[in-house]
Amino acid sequence: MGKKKIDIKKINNKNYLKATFSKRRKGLFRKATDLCCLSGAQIAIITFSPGNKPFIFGHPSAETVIDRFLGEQASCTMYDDDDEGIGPVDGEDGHEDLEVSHDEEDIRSVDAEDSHDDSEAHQEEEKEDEAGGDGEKVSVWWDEPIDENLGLHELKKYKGLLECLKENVASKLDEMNKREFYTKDYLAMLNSEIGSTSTTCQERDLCH
Amino acid sequence: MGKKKIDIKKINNKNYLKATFSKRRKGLFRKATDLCCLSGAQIAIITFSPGNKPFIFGHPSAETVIDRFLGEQASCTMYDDDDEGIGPVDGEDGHEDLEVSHDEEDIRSVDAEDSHDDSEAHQEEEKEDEAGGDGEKVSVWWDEPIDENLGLHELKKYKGLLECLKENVASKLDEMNKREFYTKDYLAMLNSEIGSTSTTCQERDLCH
DNA sequence: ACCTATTAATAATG
DNA sequence: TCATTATTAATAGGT
Repeated sequence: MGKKKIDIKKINNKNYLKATFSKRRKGLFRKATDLCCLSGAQIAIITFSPGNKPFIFGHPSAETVIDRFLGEQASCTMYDDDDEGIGPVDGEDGHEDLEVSHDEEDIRSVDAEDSHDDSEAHQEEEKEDEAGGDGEKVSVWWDEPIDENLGLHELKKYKGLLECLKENVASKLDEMNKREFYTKDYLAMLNSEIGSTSTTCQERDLCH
Repeated sequence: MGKKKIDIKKINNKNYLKATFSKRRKGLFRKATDLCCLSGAQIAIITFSPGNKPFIFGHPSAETVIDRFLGEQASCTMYDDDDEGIGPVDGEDGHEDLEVSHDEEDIRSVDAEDSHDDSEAHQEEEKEDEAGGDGEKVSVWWDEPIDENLGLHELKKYKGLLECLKENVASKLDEMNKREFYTKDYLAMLNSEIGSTSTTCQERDLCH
């Protein structure tokens, strides 16, 4: 979007990194704001900058959303809904619905800073790579909300899906040379999780 | 950005609302992914759609970032300096500051993201930066047997990983959807930056 | 979902 | 950091 196209990979130049983070963080928050305003959705964004400073966005408040998220995870209620959006816009299922209320009072964002000395200088980076998009649209589960409340049953379903995915992803990545990050995270995830067995609802993590 | 400019106000038409939420949620996640990749920042986004469905985005994982945030809040040490990060640029309405623990060890893996047309499959290969070593070992998990045996701990990661996967895969294959819930607050920031006025979501229009 | 006409975000620069 | 401008990216409408 700029004068020149850049690849999405770790920026090493400190100054550039900082400037870019700053601009894009604002852009991210702006997008979140627009989304909240347009849809009435509740959103919380927690960001730790490269310098480890926290920047928070929240509507109605970050805490509210986080608590709701954690609460739902804890309760682990499962339900499946269809997809996104919608629904209860007016009605609500038990949660609050936000859409209607335009609470205006609370939209606040927080920017904090922190840092100790932090030498930020190092951080690990990553590698990058870009991938190509391929276009397929496999519309599917990965587009669905993660529902925190899913139970064992759902979890198992995911396991199966992941297994299938491995193949797909493998080929995709292979051909596109995906960036590592991604790869890494997946790895852990796939490796660990796929075989997993136990699943307690209490584990929030599992609940989704 | 579309054929016609729209105002940022609550959409009442359900279908349009749904479509818009879906498109913009994806866009938000994409932006978050880009930001993570470019800066190595840790970001978590929690979104509750108008239909109250949760969509979460997280790098390294939503839980990781949330826990860090909550932990810092608790300790609540404030100090400011700036390091690299960012500056809270504009927003200022001072709100709280949070401290930061620098524990980070990892900012290295991110989720990946998009790419557009692709056709360019070029990969840069390591770009590593200073920092050192993150070893990437991208050996191929997808080639490994799915074996399980992971403990609860691993299982926990499952959720985060799944989320990451969803994103990655989505990006790759589809586009990427992360999940986010939403919160509130950014408006205040914008308003302040902009000239602050009130901050109703509906009023965001003014903000532009 | 998929296409475009447009607008919005932002990489470079100053 | 803030502003300006050239480009690319995100999307509102419409199919």
